[in-house]
Order: sequence, then structure tokens, then C-alpha cells
Amino acid sequence: MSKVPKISESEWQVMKALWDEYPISSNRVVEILSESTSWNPKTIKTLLTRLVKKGAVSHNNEGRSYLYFPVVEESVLAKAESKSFLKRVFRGALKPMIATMVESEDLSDEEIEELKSLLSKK
Amino acid sequence: MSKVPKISESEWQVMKALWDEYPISSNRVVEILSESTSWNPKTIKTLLTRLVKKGAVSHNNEGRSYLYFPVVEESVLAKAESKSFLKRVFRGALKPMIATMVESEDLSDEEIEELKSLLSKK
DNA sequence: ATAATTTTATTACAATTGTAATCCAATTGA
DNA sequence: TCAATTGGATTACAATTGTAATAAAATTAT
Repeated sequence: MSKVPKISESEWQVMKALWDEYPISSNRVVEILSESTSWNPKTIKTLLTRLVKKGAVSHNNEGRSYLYFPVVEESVLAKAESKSFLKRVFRGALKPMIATMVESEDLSDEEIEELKSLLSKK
Repeated sequence: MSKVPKISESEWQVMKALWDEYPISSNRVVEILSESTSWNPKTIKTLLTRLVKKGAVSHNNEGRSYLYFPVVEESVLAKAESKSFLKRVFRGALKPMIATMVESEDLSDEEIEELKSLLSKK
């Protein structure tokens, strides 16, 4: 397995935009992120460039402006992050982690049922 | 609620040592962390100092060398980290997060049962 | 064909982090 | 008592991150 790139907080937000919609122009990314952030367009371009350098994003070279697209899948990155988070914060122990989560994120009855059936299927 | 300090990766390892055993001397922290890291004692001292500055750790001022102790509880920090992790990586959606976790961390039958009963109690 | 505009590329700069080294004051050993 | 040691404080220094500004190249408008 090829190494999963380390993605910073801000970069994650950019990645989400690309996962939701690609190929995508930098302007469109700016448009999307202006809803959730107050970043300068220049900042967003910088983040895109960094993601390209990290190998998380690529673009096709047609002409003047690029169309960007994710190279790593959301699920792959999410899995890697989950692993390191679990280790760092909960010393690798899943149960306390899930306990904390269900504790603080209060859930509806349906959601609880869904989670239980999800576990049953394991 | 007083602001929870942001703790870096390395600092987390130091915090764990303190949560496990405190009040604790810096030398003892060095001793403990030498099992899991190859950090220079100076590095560990730096991390302790930074944690003090961040308000995550304190020490009593008796004489020449200090005894350090955590000021923030592990559960408080874990909760804060969980929240931000969930938002950043899973867009706040608990179900996919748990699905990913139980998927990749394969669990024993007992653990699955425990998790289910944990959910039932909610 | 130039000037203006737009996109990309290069450079910037402070804060945080990883990882120590050096300086200094207190303690201890000779 | 004086030198050596040790623990803490201060300083260091490169990489990463947040957050852009500026320069350069390409496209478009006049």
C-alpha cells in the first residue's frame, strides 16, 4: 500500500470539496469554501497546490486553467486518520472511544438502533 | 467551560504518562517515555514546559526539582479531540465513523456485545 | 497588438511542532 | 569551600501549517 499523505485541518476542508465534486476548477473550490470559511482565494489556491505536492490531489493539464481531482479516496484517508486518532487519544481502545462518542454526540433512538444493527452484522 | 488546550501528537504521549502516574518528576517521565520513544530527555523537558504553558499541566513549587501533574482530565481532552476529529474526518456523522472503526479494528464477539449493550443503555 | 484581467507559480512570514543544545542556578560530592 | 552535576529556563532551528501577497504567464478585451 502506498503511503497515505498527511492532511492538515485546512487541507481536509479542501479535500472534502473535491470529493464532493470533481473534476473541479479552483474557482469552484473557492466558491464552495466561501460558504463555510472566510479564506482568501489565494489561501485556497495555496492549499490546492500543497495537496498536489503531497500527492493527495492532481489536475489535468488542459490549457490555461486546471481541473483538480482527488487522488486518494475519502475512505482511505478517513481510515488512516481513524487509526491514528484511536491510538493517540484512546490508546487504541475502541470501546471507550465509542462510549465517549455516543455519550457526547447525543443520538436519536433510530440512530442507536442503526448502530446496533451495524454491530450485529459484524 | 474553560477552553481546552490544543495538545500536539508528542504532547499527548507526555500527558498519558502524567495521567497514569502523578505527581511525577520529569526524570520519571523520561524513564517512562524511554520505553515507547527514543526522545532525548531534553525533548521531554521541553514538552513538559510547553504543556505547562498551555495550561494542561502544572507542578508544585517545592524546592529544586518539580513534581508535575495534569490539570486537564484525560476524558475532557479526549472528548474535545473526539468532537473535532468527528467533524473533520467524518463531517460530524457518527455512524460512518463507527462503521469505519468497527470495520478496520476487528473486534471480538464479546466486544461487539459490550458495545451493543453500551448502546442499549443510552 | 496592447492593456487589462485572470490563473498559476513563487515567495513570504508568523505560529506551532519536533527535536534538541546551551545557559544558569541550585545541589551535591570531593 | 569549590568544582562537578543536575534540573529548569532560555534559545535554536528546520518542517509544517495558516494565511496570504507578489510575480509571471496566459487569455481576453479594446
